[in-house]
Amino acid sequence: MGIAERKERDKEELRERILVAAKTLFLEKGVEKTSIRNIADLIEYSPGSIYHYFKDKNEIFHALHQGGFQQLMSRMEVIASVPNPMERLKGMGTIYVQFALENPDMYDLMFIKEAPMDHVFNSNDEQWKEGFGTFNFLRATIQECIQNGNFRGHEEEALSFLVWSTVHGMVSLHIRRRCEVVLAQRQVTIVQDGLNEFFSILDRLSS
Amino acid sequence: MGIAERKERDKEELRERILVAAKTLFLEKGVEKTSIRNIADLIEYSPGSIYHYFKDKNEIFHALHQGGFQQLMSRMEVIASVPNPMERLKGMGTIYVQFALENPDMYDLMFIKEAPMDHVFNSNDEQWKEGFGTFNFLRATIQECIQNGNFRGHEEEALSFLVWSTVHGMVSLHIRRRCEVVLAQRQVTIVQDGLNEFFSILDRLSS
DNA sequence: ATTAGTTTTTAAACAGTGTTCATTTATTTT
DNA sequence: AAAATAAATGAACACTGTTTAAAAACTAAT
Repeated sequence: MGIAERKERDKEELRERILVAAKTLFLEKGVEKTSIRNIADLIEYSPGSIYHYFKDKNEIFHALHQGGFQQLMSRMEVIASVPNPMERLKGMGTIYVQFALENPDMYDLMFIKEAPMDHVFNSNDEQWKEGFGTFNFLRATIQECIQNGNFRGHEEEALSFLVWSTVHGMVSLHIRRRCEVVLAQRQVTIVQDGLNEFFSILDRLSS
Repeated sequence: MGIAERKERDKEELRERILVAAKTLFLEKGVEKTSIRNIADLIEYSPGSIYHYFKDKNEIFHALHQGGFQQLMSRMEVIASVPNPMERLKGMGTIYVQFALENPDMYDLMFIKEAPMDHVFNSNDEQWKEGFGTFNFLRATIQECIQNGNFRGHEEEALSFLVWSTVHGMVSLHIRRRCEVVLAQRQVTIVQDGLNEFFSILDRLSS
C-alpha cells in the first residue's frame, strides 16, 4: 500500500518543481513579467497543469514567500545574543537592509505590495505574526537602549516606528526604483551610504 | 485664421481628457491594472486614438507623475523663504507628510506604486528637472545646515537620502497599512508621533 | 461648390497575458 | 482485461499593449 504515498510524493515533487521554476523566473525577470506559460515551459508541462497544484499565480508567489517572515526572524535571532542593545540595534538594521536587498520580491510582498490586510489580520496568519515578532524584537531592543540611558526623552513605540520607517524607507525607495531618477550615479551604494549615515546619527545620540 | 488655434485647443482638451480619465483609473485600480481600452472607454474614444496623443502607456503615467511633483514642489516653495535651514528642513518634513496624508493616492502613484521608471529616467531636459526639484531643494537645505555647522561629519547627498527615506518610510507604511497590525491602538497618530521623534532627533543633532 | 489635401479616428490584427474546462492520456484498482 | 480514478493537455475565453491600413472628418484651394 505504498502507492498512495508514492503518488503523494510525486505530486509534492512536481509542486516543488513548479515553485523552483517560478522562483528562478521571478528572480530573473520579475514576478509581473513571468507568465504561467513561462513556468510551464521551464518544467516542460502544459500551462493548465499548474492550476492542479496552485489556485492561481498569486498562490505560487504566496507559497514562495511563506517563509519570508520566518527567514527574516531567523536572521534576526542570530544577533539576539549581542549584549549591547545599541550594537544590536545597528545589527538589526544591517540585517534588515541586507534581507530586503537580497530578496527584493519577498520584501516587496511583505511590506510594500497592496495586500488585503484585513484578511491577514483576521485569519490567524502565521506570516504576519512573525512580522509582529520582528517589530516586537525591535521595540524590546530600543526599550533596552532607553533603559541604558540612550534616546533620553524619546518614546519607545514612536521611536521604534521611526527606526523601522527609516530602513523601510531606504529599501522601498530602492526596490520601487525611486532613487534612480534622483541619484543616478550612485544608486548602487546609496542605501548602504544612507544606512551608515543612520548609524552615525545613532552613535551621536548615544554618546 | 483662428482655426489652427481652435484645433490646437481641441487637441489639448482631448489630451487633458485622456489624462483625467487615466488619473481616475490609475488611482482607482492602479497603473498596471488600467488598460488603454479602459481609458478609451471612459472618454468614449477608440483605443488607437490615444496613441495620437501619447506615445505609449508609460508617457501617460509620466505626465501624471510630473504633475504630482509640481504640486508637491509648489507646496515646498511656500517655506523656501524661511531663513534658518534647520527650521526649513523641519517645515519640509511637515509639508511632505501633510501632502502624503492628504493625497495618499497621488503619493502612492508618485513614490510607491510599481510603475515604469525607465521612462522617467530616460526623458531628458527640463521635464525631469522638475522631478529633481524637490529632492534638490532638500539637498540644498541640508547643505546649508552643514555649512551652518549642523550635521558635522555627514555627507550631504547620503544624508538627504536618509531624511527623505525617513519621512517616506513613515507615510508609505501608513498608506500601505502596515502599521495597523503592529500599532493597532495608535495608527492615527503614529505618523505624527514618529515625525515629532524625528524632529527631536534633528534638534539634538544641531545643538 | 467641388476637389484635393490634411488631420483625426477607427476597427482589425498581432502577439502576448491569466485562467478555465472538456477531452485525452496515464495509472491504479477491480 | 475492464472499469475507475487521477493527471495532463491544448484549445478556448477574455483580456492586455501596440501597430496600421482604411475610413471619416475637416480645412484649404480652385
